[in-house]
Amino acid sequence: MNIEPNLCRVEDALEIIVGKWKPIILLHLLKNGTMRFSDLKRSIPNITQKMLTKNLRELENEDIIERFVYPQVPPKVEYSITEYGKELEPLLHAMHKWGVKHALHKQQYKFI
Amino acid sequence: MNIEPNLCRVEDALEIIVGKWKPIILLHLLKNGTMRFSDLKRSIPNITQKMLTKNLRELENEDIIERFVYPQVPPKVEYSITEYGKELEPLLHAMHKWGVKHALHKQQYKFI
DNA sequence: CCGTATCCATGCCGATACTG
DNA sequence: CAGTATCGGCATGGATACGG
Repeated sequence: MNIEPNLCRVEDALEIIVGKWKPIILLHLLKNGTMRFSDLKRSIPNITQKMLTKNLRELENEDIIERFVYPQVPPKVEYSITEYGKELEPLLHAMHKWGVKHALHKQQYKFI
Repeated sequence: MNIEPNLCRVEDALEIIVGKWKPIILLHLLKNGTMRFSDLKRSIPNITQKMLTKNLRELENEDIIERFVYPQVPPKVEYSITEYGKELEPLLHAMHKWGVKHALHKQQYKFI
C-alpha cells in the first residue's frame, strides 16, 4: 500500500499536532479529562501564558479541544478533548512508541 | 493506556519527520526505492537544492536513509531508505490517513 | 551533477508588562 | 484567573550565485 507522494496528507496531520507544546497539551487533557487553564499552566511549567493560549486556540479551531467559560468573576475556563479529538490518541501513541524505539536505536548505533 | 505526559516521546518522533519536505522525500523513496539526487529534485519541483540537501543529510544522520556516491565525474549520488527507516512507513500511513479524515471533517463542520 | 556559501524575509517563540 | 499587547532574538527556509 503506497501513498502517492503528491497526494500526501501527512503534512496536514503534522500541522495540527506539531509545535513544541501541542502534543504535551493533548496528552495532559487526554490523561486528566477536563482541565482549567491554570491547571495546564502548572502542569507544563516552561510554557508561557502566551504560548499556552495560542496553542489552545489553534487546537480549538481544529475541533480537537473544547473551551468552556464559566460566566463568573474571577474567570474560570475549562478545556477538554472533543469526541473527534479523541481520534488523535492512537496516532499520538504510535508516534510516542516510535520515538521511544528511535531513542534506543540511536544509543545502539551511535551515529552522529 | 496512557502516555505519561512528562515522559512523552512524541516530540522526538516529530523532530525526525517534521519539516515541509521530509514526509514527501520519504514517500518518494519508499515508492521508488533508490533515487538519484536529480530524480528527487525533479519529483519535488518546489524544493530548492539547499533544502533538499539539508533534509537528506538530516535523514541520513538519523539512519532513516542511505547515501551512496559513485566515484565518477560527473557525480552520481543515490539515496534509499534504510531497513530501519522502513519502520517509519506505518507511522506515515497512519498520519496520512488521519490527515485525509481531518480534511473531510473540516469540510463537514465548517469551523474556522 | 551535486552540492556549498551567502544574503535576507518571515515567523515562531520567549520575556515582560498590563487588564477585566 | 485568564487572558492581551508589545518587543525582540533566533532559527527556518527561500533566492541566488558559485564550485569540484
